[in-house]
Amino acid sequence: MRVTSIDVAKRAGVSQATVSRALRDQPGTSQATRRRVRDAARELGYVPLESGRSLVTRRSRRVGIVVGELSNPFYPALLDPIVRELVSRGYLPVLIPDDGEHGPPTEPIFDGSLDAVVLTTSRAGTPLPDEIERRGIPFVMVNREVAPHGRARATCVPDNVAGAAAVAELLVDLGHTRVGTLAGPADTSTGAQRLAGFRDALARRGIALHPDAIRQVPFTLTAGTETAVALFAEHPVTALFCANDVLALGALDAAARLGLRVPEDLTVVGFDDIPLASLAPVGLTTVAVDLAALARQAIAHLVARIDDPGLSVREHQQEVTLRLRRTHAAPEPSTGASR
Amino acid sequence: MRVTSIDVAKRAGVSQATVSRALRDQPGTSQATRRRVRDAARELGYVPLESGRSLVTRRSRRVGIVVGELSNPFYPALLDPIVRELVSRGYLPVLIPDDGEHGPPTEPIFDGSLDAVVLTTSRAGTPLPDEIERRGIPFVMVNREVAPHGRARATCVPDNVAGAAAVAELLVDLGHTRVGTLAGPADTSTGAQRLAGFRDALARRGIALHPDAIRQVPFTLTAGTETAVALFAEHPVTALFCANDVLALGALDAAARLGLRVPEDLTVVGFDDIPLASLAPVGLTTVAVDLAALARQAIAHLVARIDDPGLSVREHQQEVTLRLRRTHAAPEPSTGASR
DNA sequence: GTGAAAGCGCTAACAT
DNA sequence: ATGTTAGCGCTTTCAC
Repeated sequence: MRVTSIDVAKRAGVSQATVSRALRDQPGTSQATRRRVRDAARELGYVPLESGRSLVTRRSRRVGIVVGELSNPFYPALLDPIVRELVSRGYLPVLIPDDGEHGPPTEPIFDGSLDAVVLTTSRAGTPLPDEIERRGIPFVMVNREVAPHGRARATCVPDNVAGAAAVAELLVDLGHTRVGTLAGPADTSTGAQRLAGFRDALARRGIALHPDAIRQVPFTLTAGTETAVALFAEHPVTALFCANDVLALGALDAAARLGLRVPEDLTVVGFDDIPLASLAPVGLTTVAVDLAALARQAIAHLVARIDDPGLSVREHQQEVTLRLRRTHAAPEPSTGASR
Repeated sequence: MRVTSIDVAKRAGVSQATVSRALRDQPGTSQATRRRVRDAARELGYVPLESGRSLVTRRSRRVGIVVGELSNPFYPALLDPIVRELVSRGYLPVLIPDDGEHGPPTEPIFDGSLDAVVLTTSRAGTPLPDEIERRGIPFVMVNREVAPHGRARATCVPDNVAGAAAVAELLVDLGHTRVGTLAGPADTSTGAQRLAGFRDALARRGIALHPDAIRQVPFTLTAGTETAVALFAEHPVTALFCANDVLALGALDAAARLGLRVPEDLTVVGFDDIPLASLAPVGLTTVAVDLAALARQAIAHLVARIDDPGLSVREHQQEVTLRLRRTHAAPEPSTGASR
């Protein structure tokens, strides 16, 4: 059977309450008792039962992370720094997978087993943040945000508009005029903002983004591949801005299949700079988002709000930088039709 | 304040115990009451407190997964199917990160908050499996095992020896004689078995693996790159067997830096077939391990043992298959020195 | 500085 | 079919 604090109390010759106090180094326990209790606990291999403790303290030192499918390489890239930050602060990460269809299960979020929640998969119109807030559970949205119609929300997101605009500048500077984009879903802030930032910056430089060259698709590898294949067939371009690296990887895959050379025949630019993007055989030109910094900001704020629920929420926007690698070039004279 | 079953009871006009029974569809509750209770619970947004339930049932429907750093692409590849299997069976995955230095924290494993544990980072000599077993917590080792000196252990591992032998056969058949290996750490079953299987199979074909051509290093990208660079400088080979895909990716990176063409100048073969290996620009020849099947076997067995602790443990060995892609070739006459 | 007792919210055993 | 009661293991008053 399980070792309880009563067992430890018997062995140390003290009361059960003293065991509880001594093991938590509460003031009001003598050095001597503390040692006797510690020894007894160690000898018995005592570990306090989490449910017992949590029932009375209303704390679990566990934080839920709502994430998309881990087979999508973006999520491990985002999850890794979040997990590091949580663990370094003494919190245990609980995965709440969101398959993207029905949204995440809500029971584990509301059953009191989590001190806070990190949301990374939010889509416009989701009722989840409101409900989490109503129940008084601290949360933060990382990478994706949902437009707060009214009050502010704790968010940590990259500067999507600036990043996309930088890509537009790059493409125009290189001389591309026939450009397209694999945009993300319209109901994600990353998808919407990166498309808007790209289109607006192009327009400022006098380049129009043809409707046929805009494909709003899920942030998946297969969507990237298939959509790129279709785009090349229906509306050829010399440069393709992909709203994230996963889509860009798919586009690279499509280009390879179709015998298009990158960057000679096609320029591909991504967004995020996940570790995969910098692999030698990939060398993707992309907008680098410091996901570690994003996670640090988010978790620091989240933990602060666990400790002080009255703390005002903060909206952090992370600077991004264009990372030039090997998938961009000027259009070839024969291919790049200009005016 | 939090909504409790007492609040629901008041609203439904029944006792608190009836609420508990009705919401769990226990036999011995009338249809009518069940509906009234459900309605009241829904109206109040009632979700049972996990710690209260867990304290009495001794079940949490949470399973811990001890994993290595998520920045190492092998772990997301393994974690993804494990998480899928757990979630589809109604369990929530709790991440217990093992940085590889001090081993994972043990308190969250022993504090009664997990119904079972999945171990993926085990090293020879670790006391963890013994201690988990002593405490009566169901567990299974996936991918890595530790030699059970005595009783059997629940394990799900690939056939490392057969896989490594298949690579040896391939290299010999291609005509390679100067071969090397980036082996994994000696205290991991994957590292030790893949090296042994490779060396023995080579020996059977009359090829000796030179001690200088064996490098036992951590399963990381940087170790792969750096060790490959060193190996090429000190003891050039025409074919390199890497004990996993991550090391192989590192080797590919090193080859690219040194201007070695793959596969013309160098054959590189990996192990695992993580998703990255099949990316178009990578095309790694490797030993495919069906990690989804591995996870399915492991979690099915684990869940069966949660439900029936008396169940005898099973040791599953997963068949592997050689996946030929584009990083292997016969040695070039000039380079491949034979007899 | 320490013990006794209450109580967190739930399930389960026992009545009826 | 439902109410009453006990109790899971812990933290936290409240005495002393």
